[in-house]
Amino acid sequence: MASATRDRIVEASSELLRKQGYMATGVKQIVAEASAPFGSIYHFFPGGKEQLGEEAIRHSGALYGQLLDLFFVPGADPVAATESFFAGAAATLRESGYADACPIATVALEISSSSEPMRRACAEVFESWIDAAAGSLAEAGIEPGRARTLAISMLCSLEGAFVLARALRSTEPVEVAGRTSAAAVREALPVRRAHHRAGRARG
Amino acid sequence: MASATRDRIVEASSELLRKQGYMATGVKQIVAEASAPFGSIYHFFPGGKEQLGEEAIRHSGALYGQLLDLFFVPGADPVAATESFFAGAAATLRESGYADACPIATVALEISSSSEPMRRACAEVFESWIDAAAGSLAEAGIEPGRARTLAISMLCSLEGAFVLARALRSTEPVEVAGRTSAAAVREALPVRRAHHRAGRARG
DNA sequence: GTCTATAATTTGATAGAC
DNA sequence: GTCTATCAAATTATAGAC
Repeated sequence: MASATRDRIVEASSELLRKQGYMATGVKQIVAEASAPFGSIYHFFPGGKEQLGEEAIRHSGALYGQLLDLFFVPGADPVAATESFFAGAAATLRESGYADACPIATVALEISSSSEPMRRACAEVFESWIDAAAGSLAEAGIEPGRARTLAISMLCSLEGAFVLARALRSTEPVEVAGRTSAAAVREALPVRRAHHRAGRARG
Repeated sequence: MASATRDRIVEASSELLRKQGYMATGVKQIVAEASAPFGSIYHFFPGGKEQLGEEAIRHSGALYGQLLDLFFVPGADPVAATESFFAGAAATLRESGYADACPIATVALEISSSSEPMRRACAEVFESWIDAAAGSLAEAGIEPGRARTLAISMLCSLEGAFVLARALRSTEPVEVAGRTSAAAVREALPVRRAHHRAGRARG
């Protein structure tokens, strides 16, 4: 049963958790932002703040996964997709005053050693992103094992760039990480056309 | 004036902030861990929790910077140094039950949009690490501008790998990031001896 | 400088009227 | 299901005895 109030609460939680993290976000702030009555929190989420946090993580994870799919469309150039994705992340960062980076990273670090349900949710979201990216890279002709390693490497670059960018108040790390990641994809891609420097023979 | 109590408080704060983050760490827990009287917090740190947090960040930053220097010693092979550093990070992660990763990343994300003094402290620590790594890479013969970009890229990989590793409860991201970073250093290094694949001519 | 008691506020969570 | 009043506990911070 879909409830509009319930949805608003999850969405408001997702946004607040992205900007502030889990510990800094109070349930009162959530209901205020969601224009929901206070009691609704415990009506819809009997597990309290922790259950709400878990659902918000999964919600954010699915949304960001859809954003990923928007760039890595089947058949498109994965190098260009990588460049565009990082450029978009940098723009979002700048436009939000360096508040909107990864929707779950802050929470992931905060609760990693204190909430097993939330930690598990974060892990599943990260895995889903890795699977999606690896799938796209494999579709572009990269051997599956290498595609997975490359996807992990790209996600590491992105997440780390977010940490540095928010602290430094600069998009430079995201731009550097984007160039590095795009180059890595280019290197891993099987050679299709001419004038390609390395020219490593490939089955 | 150096005070043993004051030092213990800063050290205890650094450890707790690394494992739990800023918001989850209470001043009572800090004094308990430091075996210090409660009043000492506000005697030594009139600025309260925020000032203490700032000092803890700078303390952790200096310590971790020394660790970096331990690997990237002048004259040594930066590729081996990179491999060793990431391997060490993975070991620390595993041995601590995935609690000890970057000493300031969690706090950096948490307070990025809420505490300017602490955000600035995190930024200065990150800059110092980048400068140190870039200096070592430049000493190894990499052109300064490229050395700086490479250092940023490596730090992004490391920080992102920490985020993933803690959530996934796996050192795989750190190992992947380590291999990627070591390879990037190898590529950027001027060719010295024979049997090197690429062989890009260099001044 | 050390240490305790306590203030002032905020937190997550619950009870119960409607 | 909605909404309000309120609880018990925990938080940072302060006052003041020693």
